[in-house]
Amino acid sequence: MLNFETLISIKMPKVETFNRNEVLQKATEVFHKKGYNGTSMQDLVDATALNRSSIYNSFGSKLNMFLEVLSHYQSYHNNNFSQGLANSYNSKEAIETIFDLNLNEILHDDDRKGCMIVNCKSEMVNQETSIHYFMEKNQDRMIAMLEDIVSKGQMEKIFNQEQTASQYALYLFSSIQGLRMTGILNKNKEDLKNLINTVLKVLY
Amino acid sequence: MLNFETLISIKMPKVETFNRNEVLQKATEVFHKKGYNGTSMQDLVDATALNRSSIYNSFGSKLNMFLEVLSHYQSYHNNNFSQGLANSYNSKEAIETIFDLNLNEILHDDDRKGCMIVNCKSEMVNQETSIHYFMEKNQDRMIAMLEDIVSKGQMEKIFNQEQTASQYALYLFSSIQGLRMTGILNKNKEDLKNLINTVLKVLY
DNA sequence: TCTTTTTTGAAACGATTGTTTCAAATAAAT
DNA sequence: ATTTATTTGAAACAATCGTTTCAAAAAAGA
Repeated sequence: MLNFETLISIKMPKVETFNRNEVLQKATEVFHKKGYNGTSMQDLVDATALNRSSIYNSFGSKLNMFLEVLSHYQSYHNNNFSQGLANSYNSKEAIETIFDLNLNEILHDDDRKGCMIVNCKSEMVNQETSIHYFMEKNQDRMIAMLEDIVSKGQMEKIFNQEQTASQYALYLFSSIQGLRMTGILNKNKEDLKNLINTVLKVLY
Repeated sequence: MLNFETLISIKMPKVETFNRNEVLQKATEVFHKKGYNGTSMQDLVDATALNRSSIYNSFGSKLNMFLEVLSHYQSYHNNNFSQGLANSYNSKEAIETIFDLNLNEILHDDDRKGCMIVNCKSEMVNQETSIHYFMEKNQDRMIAMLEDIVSKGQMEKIFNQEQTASQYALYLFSSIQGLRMTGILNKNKEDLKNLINTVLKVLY
């Protein structure tokens, strides 16, 4: 069988010995805890148990590694959302699931790190165009997802039509960010559940 | 006339030659733009035109200067709020004024720095106990102010009583933080005005 | 086994980090 | 004018920053 390697006869090299996902997970924990500017290369070397040269060889730079970490973190949350949404019977449950997942993260965030994406947005959007771009995509994707759910709920007459689905989506997106910021200091479950109920009341 | 100096005969020293408020203002701009960890002592020397030794002599440390900057920024906003609230006829207008002031800041925040207090909360609450303490005080004060307004509005029958004033206060506090986070990337005035209207609708 | 290509380890890079030092300059009271 | 307490300027501090270098180790095809 003909392939690229037999054609030009390339010898295959040594391959990465570490598990890339495990390394990304360790790096995520550090960046999440300390933020981008608060994290040093030494922190990453210590956390991943990788040599500096291996990190640079495999990730290019601190910023590049951070961008991969962001995507890693984001896709982890997307999977959580997708799984939660798949188990929802209707649009109302879908929205409530999204807020409940965020509430759950807040209640388990013992060291008050907050949401890494929210943190990064506030730290870096005005400093790194690559982060600016990432956050705009993130916002668009989140709002599109929310708009989709609201739209279905409005067709099912579960949600009212006093505002467009697009307007409600921005409102929900904003409310989630507010919830995450509030949840950094306030971990009272009853308070937060009530806050979520108040947020969602306008939809019904 | 007897005073402390004539009693023990102390010679008065050279006094600070710079205007402390002006220096704090310059430092605030840097910290706001770059965040705490993103700001270096050299940045502060450049921005304030003060010598390093003068900064350390007058502010003690980078963290100490930042804490003063935070208070400076906070009191500036409090004055804005107080002025806005003083011009409000009733509780409904008072709440709307608070959101309008935030909207205005967002629309004038051309370089997407966001709110410095929100930024600092997400960057440092889990790293510096002094910041943690500051933010808890800030939250308590904000929520107390909001609760006060809501409470009055409920007595005047302008706001409903489906939730307690305390619960609505937390909801409004959370919504403001969400608005500030959303406003980093979304500067569309109509979108944000509509978002605010949706937030406030639940009160009426 | 030999060759080739890449990863890895260890050391070092210049630049910058927050902070300190100390003599010189300075302002107010004597 | 002298004394005294403090600020200021310039230089330097050790430590750490993100990144680079390069020889040695290693993996896979020939």
